[in-house]
Amino acid sequence: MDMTSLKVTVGYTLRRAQAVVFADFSEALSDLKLRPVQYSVLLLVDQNPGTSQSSVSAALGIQKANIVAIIADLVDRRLVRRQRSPADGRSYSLDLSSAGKVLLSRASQLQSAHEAKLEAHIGASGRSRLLELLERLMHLPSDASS
Amino acid sequence: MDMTSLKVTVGYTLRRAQAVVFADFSEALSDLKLRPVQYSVLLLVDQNPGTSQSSVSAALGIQKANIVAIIADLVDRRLVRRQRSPADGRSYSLDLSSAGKVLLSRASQLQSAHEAKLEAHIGASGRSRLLELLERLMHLPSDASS
DNA sequence: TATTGTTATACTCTATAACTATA
DNA sequence: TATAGTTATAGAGTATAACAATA
Repeated sequence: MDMTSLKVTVGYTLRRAQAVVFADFSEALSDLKLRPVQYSVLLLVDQNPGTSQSSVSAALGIQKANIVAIIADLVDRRLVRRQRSPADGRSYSLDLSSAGKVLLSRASQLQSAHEAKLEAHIGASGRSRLLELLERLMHLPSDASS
Repeated sequence: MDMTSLKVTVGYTLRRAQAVVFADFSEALSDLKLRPVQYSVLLLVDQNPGTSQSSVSAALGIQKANIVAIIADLVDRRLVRRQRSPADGRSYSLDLSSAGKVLLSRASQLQSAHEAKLEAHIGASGRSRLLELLERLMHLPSDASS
């Protein structure tokens, strides 16, 4: 099967590579019963204690309606604590529980190992350049402004 | 919101960049009522006339069960022709119709413009290096073999 | 026995609209 | 009026199991 014309497109190659890396990271986290998105929520809450669900969803580019079940699950598992904000009665204040911090610590070790595996595969300079190029693509001008 | 630790990970940055590029390409194709996966099927069938659904699904990394509706829709729209293979009564032989070739031609122009936009944003050498790095990531050793 | 195409099914991810309570 | 969180819902994308027809 001739795939030459697809393989020279950034969009297609990006999609396939993302799927491989995502699957590899998902597998790495599977023992902790954590999906990548749950890991990213724990990380954000840990580094931004007292943040709100809206802030987390905006930062991750997830609709606020879709973050509800994700955070509710983490709260059910006693990894995230959710308290009504004293300053603003509409929003919650999010923090990690002790168990949440322990689990995040273990997940972060797995993430580091995953990252090291990627770096071993494409080289330190390759990884560095890749991050730079992907970061630029993230800020691609939208169709309206181009 | 502090995002520094997420932004230095290949997995997260790859995921966000892929979403941006995918949305941009989807938007570019929207006038033709084509999704990216439909474009890739048309392209593969055009460059591999007489190929089968199984070959297309394997090449694109899509389960054979999930390619059925995709191809059925393209056949319904008279873009793809599907005939029983004389050599193997189990499989179909796929080809583009004249309308399919015309639509693919228009889609390819949009794809080229999309690709040019990406290249303008990250540079020709950046695009070239990006493709090389993503291609390597696609062949990341699986967990079992590493 | 194995493969092609198919149906059924389920789970995840994503997007929108509408609601409540608070501001 | 606007925002935070919620519910309901629908559309994609993806995965597995099981089947008929054919090899």
